[in-house]
Amino acid sequence: MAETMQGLKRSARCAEIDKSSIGQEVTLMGWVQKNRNKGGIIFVDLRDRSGVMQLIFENGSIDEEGFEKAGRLRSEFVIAAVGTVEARSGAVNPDLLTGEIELRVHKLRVLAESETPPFPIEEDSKTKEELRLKHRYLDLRRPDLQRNLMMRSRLTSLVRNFFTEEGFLEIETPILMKSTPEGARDYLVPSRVHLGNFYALPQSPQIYKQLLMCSGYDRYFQIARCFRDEDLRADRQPEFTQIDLEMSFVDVDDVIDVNERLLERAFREILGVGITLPIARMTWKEAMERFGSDKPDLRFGMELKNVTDVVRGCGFGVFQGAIEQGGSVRGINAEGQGAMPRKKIDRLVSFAKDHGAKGLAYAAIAEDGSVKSSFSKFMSEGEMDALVGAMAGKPGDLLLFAADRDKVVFDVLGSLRLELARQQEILDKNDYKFVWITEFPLLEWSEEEERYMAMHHPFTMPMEEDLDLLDTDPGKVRAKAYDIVLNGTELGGGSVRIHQDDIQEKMFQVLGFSMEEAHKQFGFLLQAFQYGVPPHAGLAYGLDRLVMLMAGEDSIRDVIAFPKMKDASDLMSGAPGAVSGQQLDELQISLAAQDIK
RNA sequence: GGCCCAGUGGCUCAGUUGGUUAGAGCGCCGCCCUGUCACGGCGGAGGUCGAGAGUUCGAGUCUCUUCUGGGUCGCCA
Repeated sequence: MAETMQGLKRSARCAEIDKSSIGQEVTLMGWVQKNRNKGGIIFVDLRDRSGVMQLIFENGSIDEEGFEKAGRLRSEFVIAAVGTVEARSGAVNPDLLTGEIELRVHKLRVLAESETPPFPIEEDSKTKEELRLKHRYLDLRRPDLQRNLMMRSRLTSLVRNFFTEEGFLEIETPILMKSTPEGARDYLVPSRVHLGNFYALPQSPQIYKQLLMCSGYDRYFQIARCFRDEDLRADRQPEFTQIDLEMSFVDVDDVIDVNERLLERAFREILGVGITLPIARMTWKEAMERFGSDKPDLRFGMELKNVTDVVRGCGFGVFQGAIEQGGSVRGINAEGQGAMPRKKIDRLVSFAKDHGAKGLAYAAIAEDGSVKSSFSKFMSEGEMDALVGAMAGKPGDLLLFAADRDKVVFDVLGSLRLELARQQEILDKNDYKFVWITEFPLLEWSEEEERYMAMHHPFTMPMEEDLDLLDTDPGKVRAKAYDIVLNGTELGGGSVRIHQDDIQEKMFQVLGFSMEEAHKQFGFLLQAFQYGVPPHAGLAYGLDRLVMLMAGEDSIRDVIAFPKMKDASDLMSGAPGAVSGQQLDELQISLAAQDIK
């Protein structure tokens, strides 16, 4: 029943036609969105990636056979329609881009028929994700996903243009590389030629881009696919895309400058949103103190307050205990939430416990100024007044306190702050608050490994003024590392890299690597650096997250054409799947019996 | 690996303290309709309530197990 398009040529997409084309003959090809058959007149909404055009079939303007064919059109049939653009003689449809015109069809071909789709192809789908992912090719027909992918394409093309204009070179780096055990789990690829050996898929092009700097390509960028074999989240996929860049002969400010100009242009040209430059900067320490997070959402206040000194010496054992063990007591003021029912507060307490707190102390200030608190019996009236005062508590406010090691307190209150904002629905997706977070700690103490770990990676440059601390107090050393944060999401991060032998050596020492081990893992990089390496620095964005925020979506799945689901499998194709015994034999891989299903 | 949420016609959902033949809207199929655009009218088909076991005279509803999908913690240098 399908006809060919022989002799026809698509002349435009549906919504690319406007009133200026009235009277002209055009050929449209696309999918049937809707057939409204009135008996003697048939309206068909034709859809392609640009939008929808109303086709009109009427006896007289099309022959009888064509009219009958139009009556048989069903959802998702693929058709070609040749006709004349007309101003609508009926009511115009103000909701439609093409609402003032329609196409009077005089030739119709059915290029492909369609089964009834398993879910409606429509905007704001209510269909469960499971079904949509299984039929991703249909889901991708929906206008919102099409808009997202078109926006993604516009962004990547803008990124390419921008960096090219700025003198960057786009250079590809290998997908098959050597496994580096530090960091996230690698995806491994067995080698047939080197039996028993494996490639790893890159977690990022980090080492290669540093080598490119060493080789003199002083400005590099790449839109690079990266792989991490870790558990998924709404904003985390096992394969994702980075906008990766590296520059030579630069310092922190140079990297920040070019990148904020990129962001300014992207948000202006794609969203029509203005970003005032320079973007605010905040040190890591300030971000933690004020927001309990290294990726603070600056769209709202509810900042943390350190009340350690206010409660020092009070009778509340929990506060005292935390202080005596070198921790702190901090609080947030959930303004206007003083009337929160006990049940809801209990849920906040258990939320805090999920984030590592042993408990959550609270004090609700009633409208008459009286304080109802989980710990008032341990405090004198004066002590409580001082605490409320320190928190700027007003009648109707709810004060929440955590007492523990700083790390736990920040984590708990930082998460709680976001949770409260979500509950109050005060987060506006169209409000874009950027901030650079700078001066990250170089190292982080790992309890389980009982050694310092690189917070970023082992090639991150310490701040010059902290270099001496590497020997005496490594945990205090700040790094020339920076993250760009938008509305509480880390969009990207980077650093100045170490290009001096002695500093790199010291860094490996602090990390507990012998030079031998370091050479085994990163030997080719260290060796390259023996031959004249320029000072260099770079940054990498999570492209998927960036597009997600620009598109106002809550999951990066909505901006990736063929995403994987929670367990990293592909519901549509069935990947990953078993392979034949022959393939395994070739690689000399044998599977433990219990793994074979 | 832990915790939380969801699963009832093709889709989205309702279904009371366990009680006749499990409902609705949309979609689908048929007929009618010359200005519809969430078209309208009439008629119709379509469900072993994710699966299994248990409690009970009786289970969509209660219990246990399990599967599927989502969120989150761990993890993600």
